Amino acid sequence: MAGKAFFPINYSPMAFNKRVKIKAVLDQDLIGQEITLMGWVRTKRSNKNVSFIALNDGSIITNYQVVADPNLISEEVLKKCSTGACLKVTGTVVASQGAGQSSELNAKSIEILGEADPEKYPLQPKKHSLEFLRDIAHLRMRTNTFSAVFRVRHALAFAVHKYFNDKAFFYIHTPIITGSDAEGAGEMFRVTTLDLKKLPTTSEGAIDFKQDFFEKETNLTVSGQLEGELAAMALGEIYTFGPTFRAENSNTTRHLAEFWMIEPEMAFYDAEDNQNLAEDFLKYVIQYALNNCAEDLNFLAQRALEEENTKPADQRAELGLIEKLKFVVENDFVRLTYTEAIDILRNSNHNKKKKFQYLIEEWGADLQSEHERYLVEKHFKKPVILTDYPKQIKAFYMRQNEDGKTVAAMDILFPGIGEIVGGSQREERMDKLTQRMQEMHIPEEELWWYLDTRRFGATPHAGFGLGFERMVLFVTGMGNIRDVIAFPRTPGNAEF
RNA sequence: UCCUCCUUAGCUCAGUUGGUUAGAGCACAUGACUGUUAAUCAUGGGGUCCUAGGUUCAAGCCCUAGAGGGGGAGCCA
Repeated sequence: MAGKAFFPINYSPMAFNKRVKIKAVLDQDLIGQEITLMGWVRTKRSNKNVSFIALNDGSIITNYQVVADPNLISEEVLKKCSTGACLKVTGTVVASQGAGQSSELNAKSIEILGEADPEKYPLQPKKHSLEFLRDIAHLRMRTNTFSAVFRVRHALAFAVHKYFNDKAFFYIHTPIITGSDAEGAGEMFRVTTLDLKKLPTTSEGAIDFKQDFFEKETNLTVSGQLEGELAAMALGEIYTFGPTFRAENSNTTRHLAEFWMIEPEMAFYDAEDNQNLAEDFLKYVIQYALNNCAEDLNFLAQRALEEENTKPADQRAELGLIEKLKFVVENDFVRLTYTEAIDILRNSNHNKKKKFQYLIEEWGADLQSEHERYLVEKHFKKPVILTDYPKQIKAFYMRQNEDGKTVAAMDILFPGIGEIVGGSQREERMDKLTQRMQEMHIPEEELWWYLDTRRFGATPHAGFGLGFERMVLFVTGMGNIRDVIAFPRTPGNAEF
């Protein structure tokens, strides 16, 4: 996993065009060679004799300095090399006379591919607030921060596939449009081609979905898990990685209405196997980013540090971004049961001094995020795998433990993020499963196909769901999930 | 959905006890400068003070309603 191998710019003996990526220029010694760069102007500094253009093409966070001599490049062209303009520059790579870079491009010719009127172009060579950039999400990837975030996001997505492929898991595409509304993971977005102004009705006055496209009610998926289990019952170890939709009215820094979720599902795994996989997987993906995104992570670490410094001293994080990522990779996650967690919380000084908004009194209550944060950020100061929750507060498909009170659930809690993984060993015993479905009013006839896996060749199995954007949030050190997905969908916002 | 804070130039913000012509930095334009690093220096243009209504001799500032945004909570990944 060497750093240089990850972005093999002009990797192929046959590049598809003549330009060289800036990443490739910086990775090689090209002094004396004539090359063509294409990219966008970040800043231009001029005097009577020379202009310096900082060019960025997105291949790497670093800008490359183009030196333009007004005797060679016309005043008209130089004037159009304003912030945001797109240029094709041909010239010779030379050792730089300036201090900020080892080489630079002496421009022989500059072609303006696309102008950017400096009076109207919203991005300026200065700091912008993340909130302002969110309003111009179509342009924000041209900034250092967002280009770094999206390069890291790519690396993490690639690492997910690499991890599972190397472990011989199969990538399954579960449906985006689902005909079952019994998955119970949240409010759903309806999919229909019916005319909303003239809804057909049945003789009883209900909407007649027989006339809809699929001849039944359909929604966007809230989870691929149930279908994933079907695949695991044939292929053994599988994973999904796809878009997921929740129509919850959630307005937080860690919820999206459209997000990407990774859901491995493994036949023959028990709860502990599941935990071992999840921990190893998280560490691998983070290590992959550390190995392959050093420049971007260093930039993001600096950005995060500056943001930390605006906070009061007692609220600042102890570790910088890189240190935090290394810490997670190098240390075992803490594993404890819900019951043990309740004991720790109940006996904590924090609880005794009534500093929790919701005081811990008895076994069975769901943990509030203040409790999860206390365990992860104050008590253990490392990622925590919480297991064996009361069955009342967990989903119907989780395997019932022998105590009759708990299920083989696991949540992985990360500092600053909260729940990043939710999973469980699944209930493979038909009688136990249908009993829970009845208790929780899940209609068995809707899930006949799911129950068939328990009728035919059932086996212990387990899996989990990982919110991809929460992972990106953690690795990039960004504070708001809307800033780690290109075009966030949240209540009241589906622009772009 | 609830709690809370915010909305003044392109951006980030200041604006005193309600008082005359609303300010700064950056950005932008023009000029200066023999190699700059978010260059520097000088000059200049730029305002629906979120919207609607109200109180007042007088509202950026006070009151009511609404819109948009931030943070926290719930739901969860």
